[in-house]
Amino acid sequence: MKNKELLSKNETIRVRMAPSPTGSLHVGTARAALFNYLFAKHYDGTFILRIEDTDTERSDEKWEKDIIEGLSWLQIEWDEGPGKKGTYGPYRQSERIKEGIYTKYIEKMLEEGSAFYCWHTKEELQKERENQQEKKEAPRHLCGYRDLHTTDEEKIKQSIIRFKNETTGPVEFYDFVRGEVSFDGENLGDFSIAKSINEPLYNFAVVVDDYEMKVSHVIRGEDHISNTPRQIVLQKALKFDIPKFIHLPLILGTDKSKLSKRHGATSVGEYKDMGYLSEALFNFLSLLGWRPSEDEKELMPKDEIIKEFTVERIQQAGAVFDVEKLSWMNGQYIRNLSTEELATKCMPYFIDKNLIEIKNPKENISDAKFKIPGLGTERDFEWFKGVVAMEQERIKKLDEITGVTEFLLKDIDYEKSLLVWKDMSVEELKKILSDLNVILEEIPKENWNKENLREIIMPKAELTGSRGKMLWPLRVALSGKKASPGPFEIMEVIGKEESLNRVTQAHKKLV
RNA sequence: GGCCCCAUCGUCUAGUCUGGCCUAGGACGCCAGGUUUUCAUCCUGGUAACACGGGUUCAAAUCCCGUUGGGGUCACCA
Repeated sequence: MKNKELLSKNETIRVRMAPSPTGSLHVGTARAALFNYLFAKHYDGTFILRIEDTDTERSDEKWEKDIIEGLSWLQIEWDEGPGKKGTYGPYRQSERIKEGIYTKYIEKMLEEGSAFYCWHTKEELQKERENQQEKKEAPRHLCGYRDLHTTDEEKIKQSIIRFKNETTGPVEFYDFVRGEVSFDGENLGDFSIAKSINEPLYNFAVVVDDYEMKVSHVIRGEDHISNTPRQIVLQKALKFDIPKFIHLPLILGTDKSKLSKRHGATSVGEYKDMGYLSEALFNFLSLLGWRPSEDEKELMPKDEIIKEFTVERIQQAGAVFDVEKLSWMNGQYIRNLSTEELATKCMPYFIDKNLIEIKNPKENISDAKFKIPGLGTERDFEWFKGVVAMEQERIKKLDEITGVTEFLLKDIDYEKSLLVWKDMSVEELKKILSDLNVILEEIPKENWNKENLREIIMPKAELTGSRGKMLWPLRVALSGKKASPGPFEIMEVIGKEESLNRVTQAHKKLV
């Protein structure tokens, strides 16, 4: 009897994410991990991370490392798994193989006759499938060796182990986002479960591990839905409890197909490098295929998402990964950061671009001194905070910070026509710039901050009749750009000497 | 092709289970206006959707059937 209760009485909630380390952490994988995590945290359950590296050819430790780092960065924390104490043996399938966990069950099935050796060649299998395609039948292997149970060592060596599928009629299960799902059991064929007695394959390893680890709910991407009947049939053969299933809608690219490389960045690491904040990605991913009860609420911290999370509000249709919206959300998170945090997070981008050099790297970041290669000056972290604060409202990704502040740290160049505000004459412009030179010169260094500068310059600007007449050329002289932060902020950051220098340069351009 | 899943603005979605409050709401994007020396932020307004066809009903985005469309999956990968 299928159980339609999401939570049975006294049930211990145990969920798991089981990535295979064959590539960097995909956002789809991260989203599945996230939903498992949210489910576990919401119901006070246990979230397990299990590494499915049975495919030794394709698995690599570096990918496992990438996956673990990515999940940690996103603050999706597991309770059991790599780096944590486990109560049910190791959490890496390669290690579980060594412990003979799967072998035990494979032998049992072989003995009972629910599994058998099949030595059909790949060519033979291929041919069988082609024939079935032609006859418009379900492609599957119906093995003629299923009752032979050979003991011939030579044959066994060339064989794989298959499940002897004797299911007739439908295999049904209740999916908590899709409802009743039914597959024709006969169409499953005699599917493979292990390459040899010590080499389990995916569907079999999953079933054994989920059982041994007492997994209560299987939450995974919809692309696994067709594996579900195979796993159920195995669970029945092994007399295991059948977990509850929750299949998540897929994350799609802009063309509505499963998100993949050709759509652009797909790995968590790439988004991290581009300067997306983990909190923003976490928030964004949670909203891909899920919604809180108050639809209006989109910007939500982790705790609130956990509190709000319920599986009945998971979508059924796939969700397009909209980078535009992620960027907007990231901008919101950037604006909520303290300048100190933002500056710290931005630092690596400046160093990568050689815009700053830390002179005393061993010191705490807030005590650090920087050298600015472009200007040859030395500054400290307080000053760096000023640089970053200036652009905090303007950037959506951390990596934009370097491009947008480069003019502060390097010599600038621009067309002199840019200095002209509306239809003012060159003579007027020259006058204003030399006036500015005098005004700035008179401001003592110790009073050189944006508040004071504003207080002194604004009244003078008003006197020109239209303050843009003074403020625009000043700003262009300082930034060399038609769009930039305001002149007072810029002057504070680059200092009196450089400010005067830039105003003088502007004046020279006009002669 | 077999099997399975899905279907509200360009995108994420609310509303669907428990038909009427929906002349379909919000957010991103886009457009316009305001604020500002510029850009950004911010504020205001606008743009835009129930795939189609049949039923059922006094009443359907909501229930039923069909069609179309999209997607996933069919390994000695996971």
